[in-house]
Amino acid sequence: MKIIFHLDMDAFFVSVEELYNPELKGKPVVVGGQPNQRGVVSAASYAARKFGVHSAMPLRTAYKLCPQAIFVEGHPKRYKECSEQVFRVLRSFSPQVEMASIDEAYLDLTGSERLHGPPMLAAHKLHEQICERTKLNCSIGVATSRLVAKICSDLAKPNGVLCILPGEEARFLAPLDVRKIPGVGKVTEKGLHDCGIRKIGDLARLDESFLEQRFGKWGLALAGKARGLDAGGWFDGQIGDHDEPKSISHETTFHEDTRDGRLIDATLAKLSEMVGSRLREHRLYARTVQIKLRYSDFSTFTRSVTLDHATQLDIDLVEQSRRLFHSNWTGKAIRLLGVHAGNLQLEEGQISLLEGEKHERWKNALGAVDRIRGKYGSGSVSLGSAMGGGFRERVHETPADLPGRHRHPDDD
DNA sequence: TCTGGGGTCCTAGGACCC
DNA sequence: TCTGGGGTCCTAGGACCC
Repeated sequence: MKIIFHLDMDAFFVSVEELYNPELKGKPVVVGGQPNQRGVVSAASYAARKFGVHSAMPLRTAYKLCPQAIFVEGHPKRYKECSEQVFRVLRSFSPQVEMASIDEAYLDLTGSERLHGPPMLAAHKLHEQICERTKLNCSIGVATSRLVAKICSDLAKPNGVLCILPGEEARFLAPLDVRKIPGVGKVTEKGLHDCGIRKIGDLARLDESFLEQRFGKWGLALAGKARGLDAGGWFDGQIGDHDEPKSISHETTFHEDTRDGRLIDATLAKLSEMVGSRLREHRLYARTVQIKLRYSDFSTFTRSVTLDHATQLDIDLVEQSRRLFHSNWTGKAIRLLGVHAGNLQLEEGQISLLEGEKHERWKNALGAVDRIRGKYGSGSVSLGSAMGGGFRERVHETPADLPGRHRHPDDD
């Protein structure tokens, strides 16, 4: 019998902001940006939630609901640091830890009773330690599967611990809305409602074959989930084998929609450089380059190309993303641009001798660029391609005379 | 309600091969 | 040249999560 913990930080981004600015405590706070900006709420304090503000809501809407809220920009670096601190506490507790996102983690505490005592006691011990060492609140769910542990931590919020004993899973789940099942969103919920299924208990009573027929592979997994099992999908597998990312992407929404070709080219270059930099950080090579574009009417398209040889070089990403863009752009105003690297692998594969030399020089140059970025922040150096836009010739310059842009280290 | 950014997984059609 | 059945790869889109 497994013992799984799911730990979820409470209002994580808001709580971190409060650490840096204690005056925010207890007030309605919205993290995500200013209310006149294009964007959505990343996190809302409990005081703001009382007004109906919640994450993923447009900032403008949040402002209408709660004009007295304090709107603050997000600080990804701070969140990452706090997340790492949480991870260290968890690691000191159990070797089998898996960060599921920046603010939640699974722990496998199976067979740890001699060290930590009964699960409920262990959970409270962990809760205390997190609070003491990070000054942040969290909630913990304890159960025999990831699925039930996750649902528990959700119900334990804020700042609580909830444990479901072995054998009690089905009874615990039965009265809950199907929406509580991770993976059941708006669409699946509607599909289930259409079949008259509202509670997890309704789902558990159904025939597996009916669900499979109606919802495919996902339906089969749902049947297991309704019974509290980590059936199918993301939930399978051991806790703790943290693997490499499967894709790396960056995207940006313009403050105002644009048809400015130079701005578009510059943006694609900038996004490509960000993607390339992270590929090299992970020592990964991408075989597929994908761009994403969104027009003013919010219609969204992706176009991708798979290369013969995997790459981690900015020039390749810039070239491919620009090519994809210009052979698909309708000329309408653009709202969003994205560059995505997929099909990631550990090696680049064979490279022709002729290409090899140019390749080597670029590799060395980018290594230097990354080191400077590491020291002074991501905005400190940029290849010329990101600056003016449309400078295709420049992209092909040898690295010896790379045009660099230098900024003060404090710029970020 | 005028809708971010970073991910994962799944589906489905077509190409291509045996 | 009235035609099957798999398997795999590529591409595009979509649901969902935080």
